[in-house]
Amino acid sequence: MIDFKTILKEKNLKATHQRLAILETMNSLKHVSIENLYDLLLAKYPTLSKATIYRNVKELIAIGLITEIKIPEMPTNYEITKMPHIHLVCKICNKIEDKIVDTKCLIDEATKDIGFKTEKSSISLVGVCSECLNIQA
Amino acid sequence: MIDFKTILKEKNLKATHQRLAILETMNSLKHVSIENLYDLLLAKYPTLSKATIYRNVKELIAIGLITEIKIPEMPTNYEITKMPHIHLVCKICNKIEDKIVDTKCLIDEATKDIGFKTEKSSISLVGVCSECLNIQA
DNA sequence: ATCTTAATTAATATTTAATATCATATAGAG
DNA sequence: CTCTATATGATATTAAATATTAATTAAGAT
Repeated sequence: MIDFKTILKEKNLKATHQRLAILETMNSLKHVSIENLYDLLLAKYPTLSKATIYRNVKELIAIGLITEIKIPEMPTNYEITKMPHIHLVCKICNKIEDKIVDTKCLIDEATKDIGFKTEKSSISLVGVCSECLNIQA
Repeated sequence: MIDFKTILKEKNLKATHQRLAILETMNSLKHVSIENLYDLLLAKYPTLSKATIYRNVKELIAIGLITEIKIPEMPTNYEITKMPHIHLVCKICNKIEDKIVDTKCLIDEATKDIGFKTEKSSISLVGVCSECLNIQA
């Protein structure tokens, strides 16, 4: 249970119902698109405006509380920023799974000779998850 | 010098000037956005329609000739599909550099216990390139 | 070289995604 | 409870992407 109220306060952002709902939903579903969020939250807040979602998602990215996930040929998803991890994406069921992996070795190899200073990495593996492999077999 | 004419023929796509120009431009610039492409090609083909670019980029992705590059907080770029590689992205000058790196180790570690079958990976490292590091220093 | 035709283009319309504006509402400090 | 700066909802606007269609063109056949 992350205390989003306190985090928002530290960043001088008001803890509005809409803002908290966006964060709670994202936290429980792990990965959501703008459309996902809107559809889900509209049930709870019938007057919710899509502009509010866009506006807040942008602000929350700016303060680093949420992170954009961009994967080729998929809509942009968002997640609560947490320990660095990579994404395993199933091209059949579109499920996205988090995986914590040591990336130091790869980053060192990629940047050793060229003086590039890596600040963050964005890694996704696209393929077929175990469930979909079983169904196909 | 890639023979795009022959490749298109094999895929039963006509080698139009516009299509070849998109491919040649992408091949020489390495990474381009739709806007880049449009601005550059408009000089050569004053009647070129942006719809033609969108249409062709989509088709050429579908046949695997070009690849979409999605990086957080940057416009989508495209490149000619070639040997698998990762992208080093400078957040100061926005330059994208290709780097061939062995990803097998990372992929094995990420998928060893869970039966995920990786088909392709999308890896980008965001940071500061050597040129921009020197300027800042 | 010319003819033929299926594919492709340019231009436009339409749809969808994202941002901006502004009057009203509300969180939260006092 | 009151006050005010911030945030929301509604709408307008802008930008990105796709669909439609008449006119054009690539490329195989003659």
